[in-house]
Amino acid sequence: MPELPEVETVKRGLAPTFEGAKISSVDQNRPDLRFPFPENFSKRLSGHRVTTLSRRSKYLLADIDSGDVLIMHLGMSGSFRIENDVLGETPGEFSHARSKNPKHDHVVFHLQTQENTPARIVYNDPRRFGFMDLIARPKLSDHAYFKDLGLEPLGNDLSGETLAQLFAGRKSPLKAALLNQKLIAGLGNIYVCEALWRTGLSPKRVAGSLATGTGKPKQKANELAAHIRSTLEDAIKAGGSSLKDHTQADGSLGYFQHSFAVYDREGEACRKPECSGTVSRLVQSNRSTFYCPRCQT
DNA sequence: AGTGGGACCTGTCCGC
DNA sequence: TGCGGACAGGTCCCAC
Repeated sequence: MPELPEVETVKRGLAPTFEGAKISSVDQNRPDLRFPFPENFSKRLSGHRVTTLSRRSKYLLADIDSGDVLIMHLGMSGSFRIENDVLGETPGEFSHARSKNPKHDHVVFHLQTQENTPARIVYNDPRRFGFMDLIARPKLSDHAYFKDLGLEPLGNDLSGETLAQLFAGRKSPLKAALLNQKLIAGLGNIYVCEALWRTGLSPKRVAGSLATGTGKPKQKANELAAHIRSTLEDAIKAGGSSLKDHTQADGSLGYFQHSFAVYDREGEACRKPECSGTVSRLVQSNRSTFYCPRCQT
């Protein structure tokens, strides 16, 4: 599920329950996900309060009043769901948004919310490419997860100018450059395809070609920056994309996948009104790229 | 240094 | 219906 818009959607979904809540206990149902859990994971969280929930790139961060930051990454298949006392149900019975696959419920945070009601936040991840970690707040930006991360595509740093600088001299295909988290942090396979289509740029084009001169390439860099932003913002507005059975924290579905112009549309008509092309699939860096060879050049 | 490819896992879908 | 292979939203690691 999770590229930047999905992680942002998850953050917004969890915040009302998680922020200000006291963690009464944590069930850690296995020793590792992608990486081992940190030492005393449950112990370092239990009895403490979550102050703020935030996002950096595709990482979800929960500041804990102990001074630790709980790092959560969803990998390819991670999702959270909230379980509440549901009105009209047996008191104490948590029945909201039941897991379809309880054997992949790896972590359960038992909470006492700000409103002093019990709730649980459950992390489910069939492929276990996600992970959690605890890092002291002052050490966060120097930590290996974050120190090499590129700019936030929704922040003020993203512009045609900065894109041109980042891509200058790069011989890799534009697709690979945009997926490189050291340059721009948060884009993934879907939204790179979509942003390139919106801009009319071929994923195969050499990244450095956007950096030269002051005329057309520079203008393309400006357009690309704007389209990256609008693609992500549109997806967040739509509640992210729900592929497979992925849902938002409250169990509802995002619907941006209905707005995909190219992703997973191989063989279908290009959606640009004036274009008669057909969406193609190719493999770059071992990942599928979807694009219209006719209008993306 | 920068790049491409494989590896990590499980689930699902498609063709035989 | 069953089975094998391809493929899936991410990122780390290791050869070139």
